[in-house]
Amino acid sequence: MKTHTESEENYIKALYHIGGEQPVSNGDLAQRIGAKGSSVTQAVKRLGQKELVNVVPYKGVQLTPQGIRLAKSILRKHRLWETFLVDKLGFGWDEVHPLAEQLEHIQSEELVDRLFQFLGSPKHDPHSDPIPERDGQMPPVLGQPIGAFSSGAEIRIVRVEDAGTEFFDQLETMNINLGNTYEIRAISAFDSSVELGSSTGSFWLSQSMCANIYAIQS
Amino acid sequence: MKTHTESEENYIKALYHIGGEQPVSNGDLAQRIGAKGSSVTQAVKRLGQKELVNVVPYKGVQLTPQGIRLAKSILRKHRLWETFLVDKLGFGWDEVHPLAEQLEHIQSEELVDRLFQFLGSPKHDPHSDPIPERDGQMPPVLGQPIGAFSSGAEIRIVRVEDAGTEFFDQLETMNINLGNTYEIRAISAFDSSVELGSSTGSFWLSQSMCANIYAIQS
DNA sequence: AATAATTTTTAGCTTTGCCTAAAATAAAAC
DNA sequence: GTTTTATTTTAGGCAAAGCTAAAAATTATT
Repeated sequence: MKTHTESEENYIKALYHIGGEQPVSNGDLAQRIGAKGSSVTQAVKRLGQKELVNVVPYKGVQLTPQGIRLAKSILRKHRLWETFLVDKLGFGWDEVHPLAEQLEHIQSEELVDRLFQFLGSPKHDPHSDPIPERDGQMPPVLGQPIGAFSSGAEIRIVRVEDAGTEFFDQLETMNINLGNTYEIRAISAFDSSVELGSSTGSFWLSQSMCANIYAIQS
Repeated sequence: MKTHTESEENYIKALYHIGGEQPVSNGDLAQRIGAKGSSVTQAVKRLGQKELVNVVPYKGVQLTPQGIRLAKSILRKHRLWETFLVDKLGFGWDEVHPLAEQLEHIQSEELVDRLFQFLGSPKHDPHSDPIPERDGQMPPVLGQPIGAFSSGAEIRIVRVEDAGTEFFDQLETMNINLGNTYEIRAISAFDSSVELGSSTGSFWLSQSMCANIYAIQS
């Protein structure tokens, strides 16, 4: 596997995050990356020349198999480093994302392998998100997005997406943690937000928050 | 402390390595960085604008107090990561340099502090080189360069400079390790190379090898 | 189907950081 | 104290990545 710039890796990561193996629009990608559309057009052209994506002008960009492999290897590194930061260095699981975004670009297969071993061959990171295996296989994912349950269900939070600093800040302000249990009190027909209840009261969660929080029936 | 590019940090590091707090010539810096003189001229001009160095055209470049502080903080990170790689991940002390060169650019005071604690507040890295402290103080350095001993002395290798991959490769081929003991058999009046002897035979070490290998009388 | 609105692309500019070749300066040699 | 040699700087180019503004293509609206 050749070596790539950080910018390239960030595009690949964003592409995988938004669309997985499906095509993604220029606009969506631009928003995710935090750059202007024109910059994205250029960037994906470069990625296209490296065979990491297929570009259909005015239509969208899609990861090639190579691109998918790269995306998973970056994700693997990201989640292993998060595991290291939380398990070994004692960071909180809600503050490691920006650090992992730096560490995920370190190039060394051997480092990743040794880190993996050192951490006890973990299958899930501190948010319970699955850590891709060496060969690209994905361990089973836990839970379903909160929006998928029906009113009245008793649920326990088992996983959160690694959806960036702002998301984690929001979780913290709302005091939502892995392991917490709630009752689904109501689901808005208007905007799909959800009312969660516990012994200490109840509150509403927006649809986009719900989409990143996973739970199981308890 | 503001944030700097990797290239900038590499220049600062090189400057500190070659000249310490003393001025350094364009040519020496170019050689160390592995770039052409013209590129170096530009680069140091940029560093000058950031007050990290003082530049006197045609004369030389010198780190400012700020530059020295930055250099030490990079060195601290480099040596802490090396310690991590060897002590925790089981890498050999002669193979961690290139990895540490990547890791030393990760930006986070807190990460460094936690890593330092996690490693047991080490004062020396796996080569026994001193790890600068948070405030820039340097722990005592062990030993003297091999060239400083006189013929007949019995010495033990206690430290090697982190002088790059090629240097470590050479150490490995020559089978020189921390803890090894030798007798100084001869010192060349011609090129200052040194003949070391042990139970298994004897061999000559070039002046530049000697300058990076430190020993104590034993 | 024609026009309006949105999205994407092209064109041209900026900065970082490297390059080569030519000009300027400093150091060494005669 | 010139002249030659070596070093350093300037000048002009190139690639990666970003930007703005204008043009082109697509999608939506009447």
